Amino acid sequence: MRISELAREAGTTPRALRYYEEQGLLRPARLASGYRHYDPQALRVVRHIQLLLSAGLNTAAIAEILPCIPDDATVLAPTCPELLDALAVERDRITTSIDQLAGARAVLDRLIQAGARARDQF
Amino acid sequence: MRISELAREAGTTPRALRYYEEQGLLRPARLASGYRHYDPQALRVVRHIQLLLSAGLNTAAIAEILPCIPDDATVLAPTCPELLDALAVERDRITTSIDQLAGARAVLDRLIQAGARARDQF
DNA sequence: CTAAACCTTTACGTTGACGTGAAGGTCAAG
DNA sequence: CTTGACCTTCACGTCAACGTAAAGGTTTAG
Repeated sequence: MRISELAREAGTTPRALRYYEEQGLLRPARLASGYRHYDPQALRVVRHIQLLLSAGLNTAAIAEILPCIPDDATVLAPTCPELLDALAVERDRITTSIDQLAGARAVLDRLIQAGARARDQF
Repeated sequence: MRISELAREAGTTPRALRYYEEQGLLRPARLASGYRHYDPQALRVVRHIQLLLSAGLNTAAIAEILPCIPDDATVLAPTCPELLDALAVERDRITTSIDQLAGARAVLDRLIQAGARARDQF
């Protein structure tokens, strides 16, 4: 598949896919014309990239982690045990983020509750 | 208290506090010298700002919400019921973020589990 | 054969929350 | 009365993940 089709299926843009490639996250083949050619696996990879980006990982961290994620649900790549610490660091960072978000949501919830009470009272 | 002391207690920098003021989030008094003077309440306000920023709210959204947060645990400011919808939008956005983070953490956890198994096996 | 709709690289622009000087006024200790 | 540690207001720099435009080659439908 070509870049626009992959972008459409992944809900993103060609620009983003080229950027991921520039950061070493994707390695599409090239046609004789110079056009990028993506195999179907690429969609899963892009979804993983999006998920990890949304979790606050930067492209450098994703570049380390990505090769450890199995395409076919078999096993980890052999070099990945060495990354266990880095993975744990990122996981803990995510947990901290979740806790902060939960705290902020609690603040908003209290405001919403108070607002609803004030509204119902009049 | 002056700006550096407040910054220290809040774990931030004078620059950030000036930035918050520039965005309308803080209104410190001024001494005759021109120095900013913060009352003790300001620390609570700054902590709320930090919490909401860490939740992904921008300063414009915080500027709307902040006057609704009571300093002394009494009640909401009178204009705040009008903001109920905006508050709900932000809360839902936070919930979405939490879900995404949880998804990414699940991916990392699976990798960590697999890595640990691979390590224990050899 | 041509026009629309793709694709390529190059390169500058955007956004938000600050960091980082620069140039100068203020304050407390010795 | 001076030195060092504060403070002030500009004002430009940073960073990441793209957006956007320019200038040009490729493919496909009619």
